[in-house]
Amino acid sequence: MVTLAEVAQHAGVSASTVSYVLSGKRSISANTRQRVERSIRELGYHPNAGARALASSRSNIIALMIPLRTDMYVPVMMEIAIAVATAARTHGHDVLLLTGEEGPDAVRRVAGSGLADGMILMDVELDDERMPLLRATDQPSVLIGLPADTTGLTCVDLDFRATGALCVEHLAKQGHQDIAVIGEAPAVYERHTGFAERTLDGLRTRSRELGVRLLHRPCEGGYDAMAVTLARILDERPDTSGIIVQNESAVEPLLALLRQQGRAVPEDVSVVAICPDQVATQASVRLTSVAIPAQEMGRHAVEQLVAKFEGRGSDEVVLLAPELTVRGSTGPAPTRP
Amino acid sequence: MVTLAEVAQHAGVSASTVSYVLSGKRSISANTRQRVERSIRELGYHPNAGARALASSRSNIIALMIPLRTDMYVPVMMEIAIAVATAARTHGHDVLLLTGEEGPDAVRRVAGSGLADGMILMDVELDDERMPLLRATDQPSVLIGLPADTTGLTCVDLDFRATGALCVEHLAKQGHQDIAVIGEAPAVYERHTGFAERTLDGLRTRSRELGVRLLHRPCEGGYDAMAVTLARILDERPDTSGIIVQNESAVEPLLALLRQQGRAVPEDVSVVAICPDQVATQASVRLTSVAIPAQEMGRHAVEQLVAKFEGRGSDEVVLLAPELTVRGSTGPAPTRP
DNA sequence: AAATCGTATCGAAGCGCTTCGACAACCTAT
DNA sequence: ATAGGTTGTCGAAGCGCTTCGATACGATTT
Repeated sequence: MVTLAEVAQHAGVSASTVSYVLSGKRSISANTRQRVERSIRELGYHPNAGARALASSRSNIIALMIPLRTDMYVPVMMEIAIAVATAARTHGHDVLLLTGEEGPDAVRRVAGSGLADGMILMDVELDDERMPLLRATDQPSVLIGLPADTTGLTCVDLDFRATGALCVEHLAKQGHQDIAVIGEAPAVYERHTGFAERTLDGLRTRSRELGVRLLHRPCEGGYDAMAVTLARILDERPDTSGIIVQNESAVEPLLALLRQQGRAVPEDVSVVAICPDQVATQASVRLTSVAIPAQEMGRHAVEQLVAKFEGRGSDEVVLLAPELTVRGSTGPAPTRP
Repeated sequence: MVTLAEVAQHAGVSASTVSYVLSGKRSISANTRQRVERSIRELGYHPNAGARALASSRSNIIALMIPLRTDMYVPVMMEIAIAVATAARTHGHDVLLLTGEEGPDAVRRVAGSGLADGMILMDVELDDERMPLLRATDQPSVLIGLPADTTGLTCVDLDFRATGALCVEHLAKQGHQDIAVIGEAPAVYERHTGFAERTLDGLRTRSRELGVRLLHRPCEGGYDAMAVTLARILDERPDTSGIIVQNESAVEPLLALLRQQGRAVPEDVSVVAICPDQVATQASVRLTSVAIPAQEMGRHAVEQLVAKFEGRGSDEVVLLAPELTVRGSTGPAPTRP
């Protein structure tokens, strides 16, 4: 393994000079710089990560804590993770993958060991046990998702409240008066996951303002659960003409069931989904949807964190504005006979 | 930040003693050990990762290289990634997430900098440009997936050849004579991804042995592409009574189309899927399927790698045996009129 | 001509840990 | 009682890098 000292010797300069060429923290004559750079190339030198971390107390690593659960929104998480990794690289950082399994201990471990310079947490719950720790340590961090109390924290998320409102507006504008919301699995609401509750809040508030009726039902994924949920909804509100789905694994079953029951989309029923674009475009009907801007969230989180490393950056909550893309699954409400 | 030296002082011993308590590499009296452990707890000491890596030249980090593409098998990748992270922790390692973006450079960077003790590569292509590098460096590595030439490499994968054979057998045993295979997107085959080709090989070989007719068609995901593909298949081989799908995003469209055309599953057509269990059980028909053992693959890869760290472990190819789970989507072939 | 300054380089200290050899202190076998 | 083994602990060297003065030297100003 090639060391700094070897490069220095090869280039006929001192070790510190090589270090300064690498970091650019002091001016180096063009001549020397070129000699050093040539030696680095010829010897195939790579700085030793451990030594660098020790001497500079900066590891150039960002820890990313993803949930252990693989029951929900997996492609979105993956997309965020990849966006984080990609963005981190452009800032000269690598990404350490932590699963939620360790819970708060992981925060302690990473902060304590100097393994990472900062961390990004996904799947934040409203009352998350990691928050007190995060506030206590001086380890910079950014959350993807929103806890109940955001004081002293930096967060990035889709504005789910606005998302809910946007969906209702879109349907109401087309004359729909009875709207059903098919949500995530009951467990998600029981866990008080922030995004689910905030969406619901947005949906309810806006529908109240617009004077449309709203019925919300959680739903496990899959065909069978969907059949039961849909039957109950149509039983309670036979005039339902608009459906908003916020549950990836309920989308296709819903469409299949509607088709089976002879309800045409969008002629008889309009459907709006809150889901990744991929799901919306690959469904059996191209769905009008609000996408989860995974890429943007990941990139944003990294940039906030890097800003903190450099002393700029502040504790703020960034809510990304939702965008509704109209595709083929929504249209005017049918006129009642 | 608490250091080893501070712990030593607090416990009234030397720094090296604390180190030996931590590593267990020399015997320590029960008395001293307890005093030290108590100090560690009271001071909230965490060893500094950089210093440790520098002194021991072991970072306790495993690099995991995942593909950048998010167009295929995302949940499986995620599951593997999580399994790797979890397994790594049980062996005292953390996981560094590398995207395929950097390609071979990432291998050089990680090996050169001592950032990780070894690496696990996913999404290996048959003729992968990273392989020569991997063979050249002394950085231990394990592949998830199989390149064309496996000499000098350690690989873990599902036995896709056996998987193909198993699917054909299952259908043939029930009397199906005309079997169609709906595969991955054409791009996957053009890229010469190992698993796709090996599956196909297993399918073809076994169907020849059993004397059944086999028709293979690649297929983009989604409803529209599936409609075209299915129409072509039924046009060419109207007697097709068994279908094998190896394409997650084609599963649900296929079922929807069959239903729409009045072909009952499994009465008229039997369907076998090669996909994660989650997809098979959540589909509108519970699918007979061969699962991708993501957890097991991840765990296995980590264990092979850790074995290499410790000097045991060898270059071998581990092919996990496929298991076919019979659910509701397969039955006897219909008797021809 | 001396004083001042900026630029380019070097030497040395030190980051927090592991590990090796040394050395007491004690226990056994002669 | 002495040689030889254990067992438990310590001190010091060093891992490869960053970074802080210090220094040397040419360019500028007084």
